[in-house]
Amino acid sequence: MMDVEGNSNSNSSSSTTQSDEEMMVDLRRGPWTVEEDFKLIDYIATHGEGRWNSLARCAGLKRTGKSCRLRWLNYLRPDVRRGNITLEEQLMILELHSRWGNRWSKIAQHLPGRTDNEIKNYWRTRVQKHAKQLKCDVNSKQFKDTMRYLWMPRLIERIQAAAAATSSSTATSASPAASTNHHLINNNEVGTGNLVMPHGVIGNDFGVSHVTPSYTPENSSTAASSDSFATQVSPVSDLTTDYYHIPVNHNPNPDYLFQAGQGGYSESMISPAGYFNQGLDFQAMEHNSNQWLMESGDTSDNLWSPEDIWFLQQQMM
DNA sequence: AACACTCTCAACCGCGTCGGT
DNA sequence: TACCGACGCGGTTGAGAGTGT
Repeated sequence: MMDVEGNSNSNSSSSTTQSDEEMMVDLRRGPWTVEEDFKLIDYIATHGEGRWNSLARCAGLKRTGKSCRLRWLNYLRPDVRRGNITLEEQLMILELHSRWGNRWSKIAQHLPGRTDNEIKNYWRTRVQKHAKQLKCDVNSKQFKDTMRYLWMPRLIERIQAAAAATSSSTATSASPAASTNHHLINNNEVGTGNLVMPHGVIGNDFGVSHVTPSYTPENSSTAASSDSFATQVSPVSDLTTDYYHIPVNHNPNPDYLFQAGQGGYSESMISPAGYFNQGLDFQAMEHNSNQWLMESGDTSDNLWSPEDIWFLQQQMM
């Protein structure tokens, strides 16, 4: 078939080959103009979403229904969140991806305002890049365990550190932000594996809290107080001490191991120390993962934006 | 300043699935 | 039951921005 720009397209076996949208002539492609955006917004405001092909026609847009749908869902929808992926969202993405793989739309359902496209892009540009740096496949057990044992615990540390810093700096103001953050901290049932995740997801449904034994009272040499994560936030170099002594198989928590078919990760629950026997440079991984966390764009300065506060408040309801 | 290279992300593509006829 | 159009998903692309030399 010929595409709208008159270029030959040899792949014509798509199920949409004969659809109206592709029979139309003079269709536009490429970046949307402001006028097109307004047309689409206006039409949806009046008539609602759905029936994208007829919507495109009726709205006077020389676009395919697919294109209109994509533009609306990924960009124009009023509840689309824009801006950097927060630390909490990063943590969610890593964890949910470990469960579901490339089920981007499913993952996006747990990140309000984020689109599957955005999450997919994040994964490809950030996570896969670092898998490449580590010279391992993004789907390999080594990489997944690196995420689980190093990056995700580090993300949690940074989240807690940022929360603690914010709450301590605003302790006297009793602002909503401060109370929200404190609530988050106190709801992290340290040692029980119950981490309060964004969007109301409880940590023991995930693996992340199960592989951070440095947070468990019985394992942590620094966890003097379960409600004071500020005292537990270790400097980067602490990673070496902490993660090389993960007593993976000795966690008393019965939920410690993932159940097959749920997390699907029980087969990967080996100690990082085991990697030394496999010739994996775990210190290099640690270095790279720390670098990644430093590069990831989110600092404690912008961690609790009004958006995030609202977001977290929703989780507490 | 100019060029090369890398990164980001909006948009497109092909395919599978679903629902209506 | 088969067919067809619409929809949604995951993979991929490419333009523009950003950064390094």
